[in-house]
Amino acid sequence: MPAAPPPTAPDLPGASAAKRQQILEGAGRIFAAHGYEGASMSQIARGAGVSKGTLYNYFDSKATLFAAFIQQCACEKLPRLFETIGEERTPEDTLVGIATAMIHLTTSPLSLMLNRIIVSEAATFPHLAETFWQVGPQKAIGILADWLTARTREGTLTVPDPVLAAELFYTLCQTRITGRKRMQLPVDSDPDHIALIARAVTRMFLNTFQTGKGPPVPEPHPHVTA
Amino acid sequence: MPAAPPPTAPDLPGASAAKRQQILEGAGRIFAAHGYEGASMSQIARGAGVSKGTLYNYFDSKATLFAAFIQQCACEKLPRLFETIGEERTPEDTLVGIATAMIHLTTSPLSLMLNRIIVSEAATFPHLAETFWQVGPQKAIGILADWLTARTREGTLTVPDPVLAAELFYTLCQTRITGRKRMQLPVDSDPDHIALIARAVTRMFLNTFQTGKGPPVPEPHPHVTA
Amino acid sequence: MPAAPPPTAPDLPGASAAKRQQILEGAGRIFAAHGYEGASMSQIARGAGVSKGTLYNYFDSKATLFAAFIQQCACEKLPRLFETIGEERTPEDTLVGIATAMIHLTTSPLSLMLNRIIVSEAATFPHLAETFWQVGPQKAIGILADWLTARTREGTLTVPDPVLAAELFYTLCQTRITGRKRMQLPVDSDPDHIALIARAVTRMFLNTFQTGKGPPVPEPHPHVTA
Amino acid sequence: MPAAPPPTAPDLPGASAAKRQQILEGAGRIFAAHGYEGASMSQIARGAGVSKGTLYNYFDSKATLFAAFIQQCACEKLPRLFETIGEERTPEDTLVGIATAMIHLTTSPLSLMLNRIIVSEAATFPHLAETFWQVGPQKAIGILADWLTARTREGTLTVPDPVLAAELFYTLCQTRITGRKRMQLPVDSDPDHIALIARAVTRMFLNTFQTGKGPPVPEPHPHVTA
DNA sequence: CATGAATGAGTATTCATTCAT
DNA sequence: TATGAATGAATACTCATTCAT
Repeated sequence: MPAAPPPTAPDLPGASAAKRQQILEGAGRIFAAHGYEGASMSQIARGAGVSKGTLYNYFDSKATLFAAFIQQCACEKLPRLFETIGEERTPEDTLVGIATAMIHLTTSPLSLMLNRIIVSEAATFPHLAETFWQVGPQKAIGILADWLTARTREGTLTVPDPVLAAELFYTLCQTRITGRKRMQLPVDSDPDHIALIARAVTRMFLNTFQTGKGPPVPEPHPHVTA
Repeated sequence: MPAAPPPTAPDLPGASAAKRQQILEGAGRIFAAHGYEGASMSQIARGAGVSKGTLYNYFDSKATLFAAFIQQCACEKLPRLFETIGEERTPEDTLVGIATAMIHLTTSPLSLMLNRIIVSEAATFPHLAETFWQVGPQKAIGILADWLTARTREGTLTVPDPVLAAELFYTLCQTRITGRKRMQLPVDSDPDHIALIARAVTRMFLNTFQTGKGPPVPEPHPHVTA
Repeated sequence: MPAAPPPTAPDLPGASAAKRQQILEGAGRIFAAHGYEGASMSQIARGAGVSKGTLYNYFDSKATLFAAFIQQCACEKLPRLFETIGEERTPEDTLVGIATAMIHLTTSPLSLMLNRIIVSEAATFPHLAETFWQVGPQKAIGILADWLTARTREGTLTVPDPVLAAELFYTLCQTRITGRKRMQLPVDSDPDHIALIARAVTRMFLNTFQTGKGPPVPEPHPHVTA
Repeated sequence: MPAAPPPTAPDLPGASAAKRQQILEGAGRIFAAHGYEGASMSQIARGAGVSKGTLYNYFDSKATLFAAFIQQCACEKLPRLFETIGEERTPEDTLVGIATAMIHLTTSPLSLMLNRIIVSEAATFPHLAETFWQVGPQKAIGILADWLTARTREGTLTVPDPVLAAELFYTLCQTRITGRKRMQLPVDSDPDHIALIARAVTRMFLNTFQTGKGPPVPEPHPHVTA
């Protein structure tokens, strides 16, 4: 029968994990606001409500802390955003829903921040970009490609290369709104405008991949660029 | 009859302009490699082969030097890249050419570096993003929109909102290769792959905007994602 | 009956207050020797036996450190010098005592240093001059004016404007010795010379303000200026 | 018959002396405004309308230039201020006139600036204080002492130690106004207030040194200190 | 395990001085 | 002689990291 651990030596991970999480959340706020270089460990310690020494008890260095933060964002927060993709009646309705969700996702503060940090720190932290891509875009593309494969099998759509098609759709969703938000340029991002883009994207996609479709329909009310 | 001044002799001190350029090029290398925050004025001085004092004789501050570097990149180097967009026999050939050029452009080291720096420093230097957008993507989109308008007038294409269409085309060109390069992820960027993307993009575009087109043609040889 | 807390243990971290004082003393030596602009934070750190970082843990900036140093000098060290002004038998003895103390005070290294720094930095730190004046000359003048008012009430002296009279007396005490020491000019400052000035000042003062005094007495042994 | 000097080699000192003067005047403005440490050679060059190189053709270093500026101020500008001391009908009128002139002098911007700079730089430039003292206060005291000696000889005044008496008078003139202006403290310096101080100073002086004078007269309208 | 004082190499920037033109 | 571009050491201040408590 093993001896109980001495009460002064908490090798049980409960308190430890909680504090680690507390630090990660504080660090996240600071990294999101100031980027990697712009965030100081003092700020982070203050923001997380711990001392600087404690920071170093949980993470070897600023880089380690940063990597852990990105990992956690990518692995825990991003995936939740994909759970909402459901099944609608028609492929068109489904794709419009996916496009709308994708635009909302890629223009969310969290996604914009992750994109910014990963783009700027990719050279310093190559592993982060890899991770982010796999749990973010790659996963979205995979889900969509699977759906396209299923539609192709049932004859609703005709998609010879579902992965490329999914990538085209994913990229198309960044038209205008996401692209400009990433550079912090002013752009109209209200639901109507997002819906307009989502419909345009879907139409373009279906005009290529819908089985036996007729002539393409022009968009009903053109929207002037800001 | 007085001799004309030699065209290569500027009326401002020649050494001054040359040294300014020398500094800008040195600074460019460092900024490109380390970003704005990560580059130090000492590094830049060493990289440009001048003293720190000289740096400040030519540029008031690090921010000024950085802005001058981005301005020069955006205003002098980027525009040259658009001069190659010529006119081919058919709209399809023209669009494939444009897509190919766009992919080459957006995956060039200069564009990737500018994109990275502007995405990461947009909050600190909002003006730079504006400038870059105007002389880069905005200009490309404008040229393409004008071309689409002309094709619509002559009846070759049917494009009700040429600006949105141009934006969709511009975004589509970032599929797979540009998107991954921006995160420094490994991706096949040889001419064959670029051509494949260019054709896929063009097909998708024409399936929507070509007047009286028949059924869309599926892509001939699928390409597996890395 | 609970034991009193040890008088040497302040409730704020002991090391903190001690180190703060250690820094202030080191800074004082450097500021006194080189003035505000002439003192560098590196010098001060070395002189105080701490690192530059520690300096900034205790004081936000050089200006803050400087202000704290002047404040401490003015508020803690200067006032002690006024406690010695006691009451002698006759007004003449009292005034000679005050004049002697005043000369000693204004020619003390601390006073000379404060005067020098405040005169040179008055434009940069207006608040310091105000503080110094209030806790130094202003206070001395006030005490003397009160004393003159009391003597006037009891009929010993006749001083219609005690504040102006006190200012005249205060200024007179700077004759020869203080005035020259402020410019670091060589001057005899041994007790005999100080006593000579104190008597001359007192005589001049009483010849104006003593009630019903007789003819003024010339000074007994003239002193040649250096 | 000597050959004319080549026009390109101006070894005649005319232009040289003029430029030297031009530099000194420009330097004076900057030194007066910013002090020794606060003035930069670039500022001075700009202010004097010459290049930095030229500065060093005329003065070995910043310290040399500074010393030359103080010398010139002390030797050329200060003495002019003493020429105004004339002879009035009575000793009282003369002394009031001298006191008034002295207060105006010591509160003039030039005097205040010189005093400030010399007090703050006395340790660095001991020679300057010596020079300034000799051509300024020392000279004034000497002139006054001579006048007091003459009055003593003719029996108008009784001044056993004219130099000490002159120093007392000189110091007295710094009461209130000069003392506070030196610390840039707010003080009423309009002519009425200066006249009040001049009369108080003179009365105090004559009460001690006037031959066979009667009881001292109190000041007519007391002035409340600011 | 938590703390935060201490560190010192690092940052952007200034400036007296030199020197080729 | 006059210039001003170039220099590099110095300045105030920051910050990731360590370590005694």
